[in-house]
Amino acid sequence: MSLNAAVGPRVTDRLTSAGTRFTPSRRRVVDALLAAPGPVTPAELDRMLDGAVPLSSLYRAIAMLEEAGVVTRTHDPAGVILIELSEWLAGHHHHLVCRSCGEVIDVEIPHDTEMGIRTFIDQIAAEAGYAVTGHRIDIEGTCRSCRRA
Amino acid sequence: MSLNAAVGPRVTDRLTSAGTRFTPSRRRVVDALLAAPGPVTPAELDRMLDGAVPLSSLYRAIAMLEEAGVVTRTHDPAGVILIELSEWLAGHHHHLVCRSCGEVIDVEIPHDTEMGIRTFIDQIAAEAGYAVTGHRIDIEGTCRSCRRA
DNA sequence: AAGTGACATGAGAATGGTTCTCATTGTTAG
DNA sequence: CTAACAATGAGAACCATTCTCATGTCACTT
Repeated sequence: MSLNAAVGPRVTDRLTSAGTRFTPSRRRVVDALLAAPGPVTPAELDRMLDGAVPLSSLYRAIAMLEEAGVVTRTHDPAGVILIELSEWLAGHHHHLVCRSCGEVIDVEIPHDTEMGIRTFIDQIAAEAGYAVTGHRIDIEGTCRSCRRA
Repeated sequence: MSLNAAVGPRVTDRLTSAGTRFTPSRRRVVDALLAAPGPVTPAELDRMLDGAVPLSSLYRAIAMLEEAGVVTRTHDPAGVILIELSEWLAGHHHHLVCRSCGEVIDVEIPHDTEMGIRTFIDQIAAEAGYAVTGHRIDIEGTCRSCRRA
């Protein structure tokens, strides 16, 4: 998959308001993330980009994109850094995580279920004095191929 | 809080079936985790234990306890390792995470809501060919004191 | 009670992913 | 065109975590 035409300008806007620009390296990173079925590690990004972006630049591109709100950093259960496009680009979704091989894929939840979840989340957070900014749901399990093995 | 009387024997059993034993260092780690209001980092554990367990031993104790299923390793949004007691000891719960200071506290969800969540989780996982082993819900927000600041 | 073997510990070295430094290159604005 | 500034790339630095190995401790046998 190549860089979706609708995404470019929106990312550019974000970076512009962050006082920076959408350079080739950053474009490559966003492009790779669009092509991925879920969050990826920096090492995987490096592989996907076939070393086109040196590690130091890759990490910096990730940091810049994160600061601009274009990508988000999460972690798999084993602690590996995972990068993915932010919700406003990738849509709200959750993760299915394989405990065995570490694979992470995006999944969506029915809208009404999502609404129900938000209701109790807001309640619980309010009780604790938290202002909610988001939520994550990770479904942990064993993927098809790991179950076979 | 000191080591709950009911916990000791159960942990001992677990470690025994893992072919190892509940040594003083490991006891200290479990004790500290019981005293914490949520998951803690190895560094925090070290502080809580006031250096009583050298870092290398601390990490090893954590690894052993994890292997025996006594503790679980997760991560805060910034990627820091967080250790907590496993569900069979701490009960099923979820996390309220402060995006600003990194604080993580345990929260419980109404039983019927939890049931509803499991239903769709099982569905989604089945579609993807995953065998579900658990799930995590992190509510992200800003805690009371960080909001003031 | 002493011996024995296996497991646990502690100090420090090694590792490796991530971040930092700095000289260089590229880009934008006047 | 050129001055100012941002981005890049190579490698060094950093630091949390893991590994190594010599030593200490425990449980079990006789």
